[in-house]
Amino acid sequence: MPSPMSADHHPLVRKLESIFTLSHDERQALANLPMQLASIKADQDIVREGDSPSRSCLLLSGFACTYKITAQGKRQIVSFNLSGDVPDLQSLHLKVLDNSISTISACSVGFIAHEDLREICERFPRITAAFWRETLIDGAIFREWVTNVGQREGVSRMAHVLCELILRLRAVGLVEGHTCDLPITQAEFGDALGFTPVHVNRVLQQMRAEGLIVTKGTQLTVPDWERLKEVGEFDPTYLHLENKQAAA
Amino acid sequence: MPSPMSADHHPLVRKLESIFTLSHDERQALANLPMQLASIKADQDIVREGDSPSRSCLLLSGFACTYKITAQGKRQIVSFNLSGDVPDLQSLHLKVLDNSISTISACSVGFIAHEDLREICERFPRITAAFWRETLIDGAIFREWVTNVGQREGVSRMAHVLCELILRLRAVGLVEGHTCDLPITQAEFGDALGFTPVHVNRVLQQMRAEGLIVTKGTQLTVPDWERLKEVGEFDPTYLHLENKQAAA
DNA sequence: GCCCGAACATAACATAGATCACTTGGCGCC
DNA sequence: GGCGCCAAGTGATCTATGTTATGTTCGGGC
Repeated sequence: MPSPMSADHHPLVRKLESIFTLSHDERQALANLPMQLASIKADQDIVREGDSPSRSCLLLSGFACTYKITAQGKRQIVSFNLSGDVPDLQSLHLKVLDNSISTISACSVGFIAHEDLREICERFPRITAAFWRETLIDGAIFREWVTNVGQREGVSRMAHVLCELILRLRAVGLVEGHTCDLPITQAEFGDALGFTPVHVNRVLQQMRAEGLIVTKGTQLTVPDWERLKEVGEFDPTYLHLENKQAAA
Repeated sequence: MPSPMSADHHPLVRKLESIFTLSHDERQALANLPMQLASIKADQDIVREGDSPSRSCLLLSGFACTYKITAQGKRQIVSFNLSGDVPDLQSLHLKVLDNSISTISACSVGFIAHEDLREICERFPRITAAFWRETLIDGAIFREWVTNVGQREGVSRMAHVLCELILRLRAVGLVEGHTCDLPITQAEFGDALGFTPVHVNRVLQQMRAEGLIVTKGTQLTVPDWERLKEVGEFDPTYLHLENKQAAA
């Protein structure tokens, strides 16, 4: 069933356009990709490490994360997934998944069959390039995370992911002014940063005390973007956003 | 100038065949890619963060690494590059590099023009798929590194990278029996693992004492592969090697 | 309008790993 | 064949972060 959504508001189109320039036909073809829609509650796995899915999952709304569990049972979140992301696009070329994907908040997702993706890539070679570029940017983000976890401490490590989240949210229109909705718990930040929940709490307290962030429920507001960027040593180049002012 | 190397011994062909099945024609086309050869001494940058190269670099022999420098001047190595790797293949679709690449030992490299790569991808769509798959596997390795640096400590963290290095070296024929040449200094391991050189030294001492590794100059030998895998919680799935017994 | 569980907060104590300062060993080079 | 240099090794001390334990807040269901 082709989605009835208009091309310009289709999350996949909007996401790809934040990193690649699409033609009218390409936008149209993407918006007409058949999708099987589903609503998923918070904290449910969408796919699991070891699976060999025959479709990929487009996140339409809500927050999800990509994670791995070590033999010791510890969880590392390696990426947060936002609206427009296709967190398991890799499964198009890698038969077995090496990570799991779980919702963080309630999400609505669209499953797209691999055969339909292969077909659209054949018809539109520039769409192949766009998807390839998306997976390359994911790779760039992972490299930055290795660096963040390996070299930055406490406040600076946290500030860095917050900067990334805000820019990526803004790229898909989910930031209003200086505030956005961020339904990520402190424990989840811990799993993403390699901290304990206790330490995440201490770090956030310090950031609030220093006026770097203001939180109200799940709302995050950043009073001084430049200062947060500086504390997090954040340089947005690695996100490879097409729309340069989005990266300001 | 097409390289005179026979297809079967061409490092790029051998590397791609470790993750993808190539036809005779595809092997031939890859081996005939024009390359500009160069010899580079140890500890020299090949490309730098911020560059926009019009060619990619195939590592023919020697060891290199991909790294980033933080605003604080700390270095994180995010990947070791071995013979057959094209560590900046991403630059084909991402205009500006978000990382630097440096040699670790003396290396010989071949530079391949992006236009030649684009042309071969057009002529052989399966080669596009092979390269895309290679970049996806790089992404999988970065995810594993985030997990390694974020969740494992001391001996286990070190054991994990050693396992990865050994399997990847074996996939391109650089392991003989239980030993291989690993010209990586303790300081470089430190930059890769998020440890200080002092701590790397202590961790290696402990691993020697426990009989996990034996070192003699730059030679590393692993007396008990199964035990090293267990200590490093190493599951080779994420390397997505085509040749399954290589992953044993 | 009360109860319950999840998320958040806080405090005392423990430790892996950082830092600093120094020694040793090997090896190329004049 | 001695000089210099880089990698490796060592020991004392310090600190960011982990661990354990317990208290507090708050939103949603009955």
